[in-house]
Amino acid sequence: MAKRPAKQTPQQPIDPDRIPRAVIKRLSLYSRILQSFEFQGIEKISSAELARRLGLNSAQVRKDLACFGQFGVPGFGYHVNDLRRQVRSILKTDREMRVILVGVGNLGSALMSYRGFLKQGFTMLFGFDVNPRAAGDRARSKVPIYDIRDLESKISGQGVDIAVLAVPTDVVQEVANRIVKCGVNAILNFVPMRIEVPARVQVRYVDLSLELESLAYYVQGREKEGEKSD
Amino acid sequence: MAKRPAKQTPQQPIDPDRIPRAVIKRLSLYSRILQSFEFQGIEKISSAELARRLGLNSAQVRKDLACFGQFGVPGFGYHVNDLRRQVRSILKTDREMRVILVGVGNLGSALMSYRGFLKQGFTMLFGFDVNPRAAGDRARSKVPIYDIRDLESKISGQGVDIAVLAVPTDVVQEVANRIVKCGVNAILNFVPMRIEVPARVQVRYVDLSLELESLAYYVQGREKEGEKSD
DNA sequence: CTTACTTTGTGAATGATTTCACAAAGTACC
DNA sequence: GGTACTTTGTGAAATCATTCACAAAGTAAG
Repeated sequence: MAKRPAKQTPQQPIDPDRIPRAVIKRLSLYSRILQSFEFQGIEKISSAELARRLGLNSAQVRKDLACFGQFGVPGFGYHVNDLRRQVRSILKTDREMRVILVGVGNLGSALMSYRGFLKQGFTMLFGFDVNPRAAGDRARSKVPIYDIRDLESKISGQGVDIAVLAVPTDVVQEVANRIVKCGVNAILNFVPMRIEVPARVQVRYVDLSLELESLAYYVQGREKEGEKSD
Repeated sequence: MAKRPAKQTPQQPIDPDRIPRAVIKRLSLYSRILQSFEFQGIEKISSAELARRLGLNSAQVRKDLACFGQFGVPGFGYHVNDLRRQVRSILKTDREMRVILVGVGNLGSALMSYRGFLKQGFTMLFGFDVNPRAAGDRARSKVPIYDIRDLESKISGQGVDIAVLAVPTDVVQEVANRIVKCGVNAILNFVPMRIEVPARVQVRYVDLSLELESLAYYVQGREKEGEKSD
């Protein structure tokens, strides 16, 4: 049973810039769930089940996938292996993504050693720090850590796809400038400060304390039922 | 100069559940910028400038703030000190938020020692780990780390507002269950897995690798202008 | 005190995203 | 092979968020 679906419009010629940012994020989520399903030996999955697991609407799941082609089989659902392969191909995590980390302090070293940050398909080439020796001690990792002064020389010709920034706030713009000058066109910024870059460079932010602070707002609302007007 | 603004409808009676999630997140951003302005001794700020610094639209800034009252002065802008105080009061970061951390592995210990995670107004009471001794070595921190078996007894009566989860994926639901049972109504989950909790409990997710994976999608689009159709 | 200027606060317009709902397509079983 | 059932893919509708644009309100300076 479970014949491979005959019909699959692979890689429809859709402008990548037309796809909403949010769709791409959810694709990463799908990829993750599919991986765990594959690991568990589950072979088929419906949009409804996928949606349930992620707290989404099933139509949304179908629409997201429909942006890139027809991967499903009506009356059946999606073949887990197949869909996963497709999603990884879309996200380009089926080829090697070459990553560097700048700033190997508390946060940076955690990112380096935390399995779960670098997924399959991503390779950390090396780290940079103003104090590579101390940084090397922190990061329990085989990834070499160089002096940040050698940034340009070390990464030239290495085909770096993405730079992860975890440096102090006051130097993040300067570090970003240097990285951009080296031809890196994607930056993942863990530093809670907006950086200015040329339009061709993609920047994403991860703000560790933002959600915490937001949560505080909702906490107070709950902690007492009746609000008294001061 | 710079008289304190006479008019300020403080804490308009707006249902906290009516405020969009995104507004609250931006409020945290405003709070952060305002803090740095205050530090620099800057006393006035316009919605336009605030927007520029955060890559937003000035009308959006004004609308966000307008959800909670009238804090601005037409023809002048906002008083930095004043606005900051207001925003912190809205977010309730002007009082102590009591936080615990469950899971003091690579990520958890980084969160503990990373200045920049716990902002002003948040206090880390203690951490929990299956191996508190090893965890204590990792976390260079004065925060006590207890055995996770003692979770219930240690946090009872401590008035814990928020629990931060950084445990392995396969135990996160169980840990969440225990935490909820202890009466904690807000969870910040760093574990990339959706947890089921009662409706009264607020859960927020921080996914460290999601943005990285999304970035990959955009990287490939840039790296070669002409796409060849296989 | 009056005038010219700036910037807020906000209804209306636009744009984006999510959900609904259903025809079309494929499955599964007899 | 045929029939009943399931689930996809997708326009249309609904919801949510952002931006525009301007009257109202306050500042600043003579």
